[in-house]
Amino acid sequence: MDQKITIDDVAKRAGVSKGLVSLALNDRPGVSAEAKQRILRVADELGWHPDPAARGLSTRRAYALGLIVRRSPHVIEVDPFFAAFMAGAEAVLAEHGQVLVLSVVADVDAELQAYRRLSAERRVDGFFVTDLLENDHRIDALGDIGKPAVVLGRPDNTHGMPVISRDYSAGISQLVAHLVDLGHRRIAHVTGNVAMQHARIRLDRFLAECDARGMEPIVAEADFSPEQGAVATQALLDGRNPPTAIIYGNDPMAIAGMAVAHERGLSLPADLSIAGMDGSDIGGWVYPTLTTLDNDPAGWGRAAAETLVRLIEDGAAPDVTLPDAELIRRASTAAPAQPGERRTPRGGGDTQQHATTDTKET
Amino acid sequence: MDQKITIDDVAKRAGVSKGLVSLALNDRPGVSAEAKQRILRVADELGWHPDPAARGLSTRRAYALGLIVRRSPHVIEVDPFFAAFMAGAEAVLAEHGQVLVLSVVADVDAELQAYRRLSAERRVDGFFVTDLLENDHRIDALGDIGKPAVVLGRPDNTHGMPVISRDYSAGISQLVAHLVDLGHRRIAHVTGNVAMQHARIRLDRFLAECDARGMEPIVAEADFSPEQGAVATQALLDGRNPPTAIIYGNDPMAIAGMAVAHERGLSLPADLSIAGMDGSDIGGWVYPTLTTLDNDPAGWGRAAAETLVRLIEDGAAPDVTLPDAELIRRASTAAPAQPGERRTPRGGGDTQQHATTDTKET
DNA sequence: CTCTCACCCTAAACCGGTTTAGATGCGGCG
DNA sequence: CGCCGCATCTAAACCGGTTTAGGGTGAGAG
Repeated sequence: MDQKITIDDVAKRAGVSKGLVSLALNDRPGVSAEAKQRILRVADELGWHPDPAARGLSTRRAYALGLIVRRSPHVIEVDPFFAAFMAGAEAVLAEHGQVLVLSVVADVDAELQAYRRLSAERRVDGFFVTDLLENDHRIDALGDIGKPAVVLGRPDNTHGMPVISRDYSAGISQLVAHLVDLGHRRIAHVTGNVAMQHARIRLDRFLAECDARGMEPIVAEADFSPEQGAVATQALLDGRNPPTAIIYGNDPMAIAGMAVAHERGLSLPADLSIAGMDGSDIGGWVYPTLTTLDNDPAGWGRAAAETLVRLIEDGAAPDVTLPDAELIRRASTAAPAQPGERRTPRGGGDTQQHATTDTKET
Repeated sequence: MDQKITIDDVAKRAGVSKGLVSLALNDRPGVSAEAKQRILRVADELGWHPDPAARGLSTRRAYALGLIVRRSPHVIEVDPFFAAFMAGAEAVLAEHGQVLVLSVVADVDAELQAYRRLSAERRVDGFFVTDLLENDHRIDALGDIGKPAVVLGRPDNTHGMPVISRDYSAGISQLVAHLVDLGHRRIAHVTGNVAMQHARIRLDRFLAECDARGMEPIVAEADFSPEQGAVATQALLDGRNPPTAIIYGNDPMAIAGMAVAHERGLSLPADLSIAGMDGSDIGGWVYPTLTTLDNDPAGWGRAAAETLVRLIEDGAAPDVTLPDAELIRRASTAAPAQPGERRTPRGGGDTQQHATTDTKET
């Protein structure tokens, strides 16, 4: 019941000093093979795990890593990224005897405060930095704080922090090409919060793709929330000469956009093609199933955790580039209806078109 | 940069012994008002926070609380509960100088292992126990482990643990009544994973409501994932004499169910009424907007955290009952089409029907 | 004028590990 | 045979707090 075995118990039982137990446990030199084996066996028999707090007192480590999630209450419920990211990261940390400390805050000020608190109290040995902003001063602040950190995104200024990144350009390029191939010329983009770097990068890439094809880009600014996605969609469809296809900065906005279109009596995808990004599972289970760019939040988590652990243990770790984003073609994109032509609604009980049979561009 | 102020620095600067600083900080008796004030002022000037690891070594506390989330990779991305729950809990913990340690596991065995690890390593002072199962042996295991814990749900066997619960009966009753008032007599329920207690409770209540009205209940078993929600919907609609309304155990399944119905060319809600549960934000932004039962994951988090903190500090804490679940009427439920009558699809660009104007039953 | 007692404070032990200085034993070399 | 060096191990200091035994001091009681 009460966990009271300490290093002294192990030392006594193995007939050695506690110092030697410590050396054996951390396989340091100066321990005979025989003694080491005996010590480890006894430790195992007693089910002894060193207390990280006591350990940390000497080593000045917390054996914990911090993730601070900054989300407004409105967006967090709907965000498909974090739960899976944490699952991926935590699995790696557990292998290394580390633990994940989580904080959820509403804005950047609270976030910086949380970094400082966790750091000043020596609660964590390092941080995951997510949701990179344009000119993100969190990076500098973390540089001052002096804790190891890995950054998700492509910061301008890394203070030597390892960077985990993923190229969305190819995916966006594929997506625009896909729509153009279908015959679309008036393609709109509903952005995420453009203060956030990945929203900005996606927008820039969209503009470049349009430019390369001589198309006039149509842009509506939103913030990744379904609500703003719906508002932006209304605005686009109310404009004179509305787009025939809309690309959204994430899937929840795209789903909200589809609802707006449906509500206006539009038939999807005949009257309007819709695509998302950061493909979440749910996109495969809406009607019509959502064309999107894939994402692998658990993969981000694993890569980030492995990098951070290595950074802390070895003092350095290389950057990681995740596999490029890829287009997932589903049913929400199709050739635009020609004036006068009226597509019939899709029917039939065929689940084959669902997520199980997504087609990825290769 | 390097955080090196310790209790000794404070003691020296305040001209007292470090023992006295400790007493002052934890307002224990035996410190003169004058000394106490001086010590606290100096501590503040120096920006000193006691190191929780050093503290915990004496007090045998971790100043951290554990949340272990058990979700299959398929469900986790889509789960609207946890992110908001954690946000609510963590906000409370921060006020109390505690921290949230998170673990994500795939099954019950891994979950028990995680409890044991976090407990044996003295990483946390207590646990949040969520996703209660029928005859949940985690409760007994936690009783053996002997750490404080709060339970979300209504366990049979609490080992004296405080319980946070919420009554869904009233909400389900309202929901069934709502559908019956609209004229439905063939109402189906797509369950969540019935090994989980809340799925079972909802099912039981649904059956009771049908029974009370002399209606033959229709039930399809699923597991809270959109995929299973879609499969169950197919099965129901393929049955002879299909239901005119379907109530799903959560919103993601309901959304998947709507997609299946749309794909079959049904017009919603005229040809089929659909309702969810555990209302998430996204339900207000699909087409048609989803009638559901409300939920307040952040409220669960706050209540659970306050209770757990109190349990640890005072040795006991009362159970908490959250406000009853309430029906959120939106556009996905309506009177069933009479044979021969054909509803026209809804049209027009009226966003007024969106989440901003949900009507709650009072 | 002592004795007692409350009050305020200090010194030191303690929590459970890590780390280092130094003790011990042993074989090899001069 | 004496000395050295290496491998192995022990003892003790240390990390940064908490807790407790006990030392001074001043006021009130006898």
